[in-house]
Amino acid sequence: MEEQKLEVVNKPTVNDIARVAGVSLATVDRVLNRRPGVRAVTIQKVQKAIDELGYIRDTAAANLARRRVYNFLFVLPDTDNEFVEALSNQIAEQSRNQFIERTRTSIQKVTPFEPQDIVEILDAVDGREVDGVAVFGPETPSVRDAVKRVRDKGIPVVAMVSDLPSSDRDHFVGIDNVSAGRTAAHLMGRFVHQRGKVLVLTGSRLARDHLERRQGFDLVVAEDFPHLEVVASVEGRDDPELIYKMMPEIFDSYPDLVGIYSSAAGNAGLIQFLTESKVSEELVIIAHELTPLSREALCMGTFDALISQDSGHIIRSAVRLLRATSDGVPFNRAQERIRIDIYLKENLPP
Amino acid sequence: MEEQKLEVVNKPTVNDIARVAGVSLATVDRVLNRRPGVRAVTIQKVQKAIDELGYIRDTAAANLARRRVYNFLFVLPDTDNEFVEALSNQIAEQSRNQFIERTRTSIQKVTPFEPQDIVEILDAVDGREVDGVAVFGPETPSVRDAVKRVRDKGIPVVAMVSDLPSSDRDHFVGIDNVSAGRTAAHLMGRFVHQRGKVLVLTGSRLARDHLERRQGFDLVVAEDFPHLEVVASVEGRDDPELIYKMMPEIFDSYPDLVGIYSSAAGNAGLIQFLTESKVSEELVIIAHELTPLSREALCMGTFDALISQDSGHIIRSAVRLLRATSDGVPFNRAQERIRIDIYLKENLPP
DNA sequence: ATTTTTTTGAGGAGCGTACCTCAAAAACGT
DNA sequence: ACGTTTTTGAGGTACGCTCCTCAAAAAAAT
Repeated sequence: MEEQKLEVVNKPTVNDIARVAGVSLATVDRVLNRRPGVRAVTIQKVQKAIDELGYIRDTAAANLARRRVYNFLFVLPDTDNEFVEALSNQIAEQSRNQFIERTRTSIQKVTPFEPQDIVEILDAVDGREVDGVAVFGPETPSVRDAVKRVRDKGIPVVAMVSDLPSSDRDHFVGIDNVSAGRTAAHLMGRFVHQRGKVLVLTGSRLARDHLERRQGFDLVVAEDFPHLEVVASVEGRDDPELIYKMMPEIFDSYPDLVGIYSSAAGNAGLIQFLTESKVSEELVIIAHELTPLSREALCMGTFDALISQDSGHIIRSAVRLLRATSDGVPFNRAQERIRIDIYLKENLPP
Repeated sequence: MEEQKLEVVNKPTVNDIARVAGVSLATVDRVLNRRPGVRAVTIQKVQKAIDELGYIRDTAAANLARRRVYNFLFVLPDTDNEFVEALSNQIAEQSRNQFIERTRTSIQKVTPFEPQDIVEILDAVDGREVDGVAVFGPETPSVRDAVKRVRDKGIPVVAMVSDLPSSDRDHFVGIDNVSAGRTAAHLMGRFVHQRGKVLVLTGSRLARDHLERRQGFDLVVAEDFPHLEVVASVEGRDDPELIYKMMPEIFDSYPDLVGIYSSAAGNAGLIQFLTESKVSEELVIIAHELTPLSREALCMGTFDALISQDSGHIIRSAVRLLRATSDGVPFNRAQERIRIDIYLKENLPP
């Protein structure tokens, strides 16, 4: 038995800073809140005291005094896609805790794959009403510039699910999609025993996340699994009906199809086709996102594995990052890292 | 584009309760903090007002006024096991944020598989100094009773990693280990192509988590993978050296070994043996917990998959649950669910 | 050296809650 | 109806911080 105790140090307060810096509380306050009318030398004195004491502002007390409420805007594609629905629900869930978290969220839904909509909404964002924006959208030049304009107004922006690296969004909340594609490929390669062709069902060429998944998938199949051949990918536009209609032709073209990687949304169409047409049980299907539908397909054995990202985690993380950015305080990188979840029928959450 | 805005409602405060209930602030305070000297009828009046208003106590303000600091005690086995080390580091990390989170943590390390040590420590817990206890230990009758005694003192207890369901611990923070074993079996069954024997390397018969994993593993192999046969499991006592010494004999006994499920700790010994002895590349190895060592083994191809649980998530969750229990406030079940993480070399975190 | 401008200090009110004291009111026992 | 006990109310102080005002001091400009 070995004990490890912490020495109890009193938390330094604004009054301590004032005392140590030899200035008044008012001056400390001016410095802390970047109010004007303080000489550079004085600012330095205060800063020195802050550093010496290791002062950390009590955000809870500050927010109480300020009666601060964070208003965050979420921009999501307006589809009946289960994953987007899950995100919406999680955002609503956040709002339910608005009193506890001092955070109010609102959602703006935009026509999918329609950058102009996003641009309009971003340009309409008012810094007096909105303290942060989270965007799930395609990485186009116009979106990129609109994000820049929002940030120029001093409003933090995070990209969700699909990154916007060329804009200078403050953070990206989501998985590494190249890695997700690689993971899918690895599972595919190890689940499929015989040689044959593999199809990648993608969503849109505009969606960065879809492109990245495809890219990762191809790389790993090429590197590690010579028994597989990835055929030209098919764009399903996240549309179940379209996907359903396309499937027969695909199976006709590739009689030696051994696997499908459904890297985007619209799983309903795929599932419908698979259950109706009684394809080989050997066919390995790997899809994305754990939703009621994909979960059932996994349980029934229609799907073999799911690559997923936790919608609750994504939304909570987006909120925490927007709050931290808005307050200019650090955050825990590890906590905000969204994991690439792999679901088999054996490790489904209850 | 479709907008969804929230009506802005003012957060009800204690003063609102007093007004609505037609009593004084002092009385509301007495009721809220369960202070004596209030008639049952008055308590009901206040409670009614609370319900009507949907009042939620502002914990931040309350903790400020109380100058509350949460003191949590973590009881961990004293091993040089990487996973336990990761937990310790995460606990220390929590303490680093003690000013922000108003949470102070301390760690007590106990001799592994030695219930008496845990009992002593639990019995020494003082309610004036400790606001909650998190225990990672074996489920023995004496531990169970000691946990009960701690709870009888009004101190919340959570079990970490390995559950103590027979004690009435407030919560369990960790994965479903039966499910983890099932997951390992599923991967094993699908990764191994030819028929052969599979070995389960376990830790201790006392550890509930190890037992559960074994159980889940056996079930799924029996159900779904007739080409595999699970042989009698070997107890490694989480000891790398012991495991290293045992391996040659095992390989001699089972020339047709196709897979190893290392369900406990002590991976270092296994890795050392595998790299030295150049066993077949076909041999599938699935181990537990992502650590520097197991990570490297996965990258090198020595391990084929890892079943893991996020140590950061576990500690943060334990702290949040202890805090919530101690305050008597609800918590977000989904957020506190620890996932069974599957790592392949393609989805390792950066 | 005087005026003007800038910088600083002192102090107070308030955020939502806790906790304390003292007196007044209500309920109770006889 | 009396005293006694219990219950309630009024008010204050505090937590750590924000934000405001007004006056005093210091620095800069003339």
